[in-house]
Amino acid sequence: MAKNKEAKNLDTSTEEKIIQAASKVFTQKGYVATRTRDIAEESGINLALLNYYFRSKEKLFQLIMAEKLQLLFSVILPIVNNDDLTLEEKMETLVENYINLLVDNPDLPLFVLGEIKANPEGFKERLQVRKLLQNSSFIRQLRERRPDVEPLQFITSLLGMTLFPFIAKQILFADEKTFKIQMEKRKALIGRWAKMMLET
Amino acid sequence: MAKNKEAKNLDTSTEEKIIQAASKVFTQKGYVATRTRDIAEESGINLALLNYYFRSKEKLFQLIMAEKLQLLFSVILPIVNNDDLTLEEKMETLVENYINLLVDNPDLPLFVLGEIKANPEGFKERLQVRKLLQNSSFIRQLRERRPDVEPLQFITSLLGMTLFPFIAKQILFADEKTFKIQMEKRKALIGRWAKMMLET
DNA sequence: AAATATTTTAATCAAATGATTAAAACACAT
DNA sequence: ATGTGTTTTAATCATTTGATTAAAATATTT
Repeated sequence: MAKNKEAKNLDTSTEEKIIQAASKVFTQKGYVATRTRDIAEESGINLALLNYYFRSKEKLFQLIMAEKLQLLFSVILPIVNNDDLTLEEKMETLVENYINLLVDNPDLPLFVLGEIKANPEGFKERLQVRKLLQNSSFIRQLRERRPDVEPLQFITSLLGMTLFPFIAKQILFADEKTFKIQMEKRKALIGRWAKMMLET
Repeated sequence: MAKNKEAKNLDTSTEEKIIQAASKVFTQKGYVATRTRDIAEESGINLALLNYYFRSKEKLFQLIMAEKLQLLFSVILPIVNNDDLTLEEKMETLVENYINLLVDNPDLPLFVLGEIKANPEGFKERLQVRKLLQNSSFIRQLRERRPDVEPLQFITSLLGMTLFPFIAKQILFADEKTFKIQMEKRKALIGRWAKMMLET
């Protein structure tokens, strides 16, 4: 058996190459628009290998999607319940981490939101962002600071300001380079704006 | 010829039924995920009629997309260059009109943005939102008020706060009813927040 | 009512696409 | 080197899907 020898070239193993290609093509084009042949070509391997390794397009997609959801959650989770951070620090860290993530993965928001809309049932279980936020210290802090403002409304704005430019990039920004520059500046901008929005 | 008699039942004419169905299915599922058979079924007509009336799926799609773009533009255009409106009035009207439009057409943003990303070339010509805003009185007023803030950054935030909830609805809000209630409240909220963001 | 034009349908085609299969190429232990 | 198990490929299948066609049904004109 060559089970243990897989590790030697894990980075360039066929399996890994397919995953990398699938990640790229799926996030760029979405599930339905992606043909298994696209992924095979991008991987530099034959079409049959996809089904040999991952059984089906659907299975491969589930793998990639789980990866991407994990990526998005891993930004929120460590922050919203960290009792060592003030409200301001939470907002700043959240925005900065998200923009850092999205500059490297600009297709992520439209991809994930699009797939959720295309198949809401498939995500009902996995996505309890609402429940997750519900009892967070982030929400508690928001309630204390501004008891008159619905926390979810504020969070929606914070996320909207942060994610929306990556969703509407094609429309709003001229080219990739100026976009990245603006996104760097944007970290501080959103931080300031969010604080202003909380003033009485 | 029966050319002039078409008017008698324009609302329920086959052509109109197909357009209505196409509008619904396309905006819900996007171009690639939509099958011409879906539209035919939704119209209550036979598949062959689609190609008889509209020649191809692509042509029908172009028609619907032009309609939707028009819808989105028609909110912005009359406002951003209206010299009778103050900066605050512009922002308030923009937000209110957009939320009104989106409550009735919640699929619009994700649909349009998704299709633009799927085929950027096809929109390069038609979408000069940037140029359109560039010389608007809206931008001029923003520059006067806050010369230190890039206007596009502010507009991105305004649009993000307004559009994002409709894009992330599935994730952030529990059910359709509470969502609509929150969106009504949101008009005033964004208005207030936008003004706060402009304070020095 | 007959003739003509328009609308609608059932049946079918061709291309695209996800998946399978059987055989070839390769790696590695003995 | 040989044999054994693993990896990779070319060829092929079955289904889906956009589109077409020829004929039937319906409406309109004369």
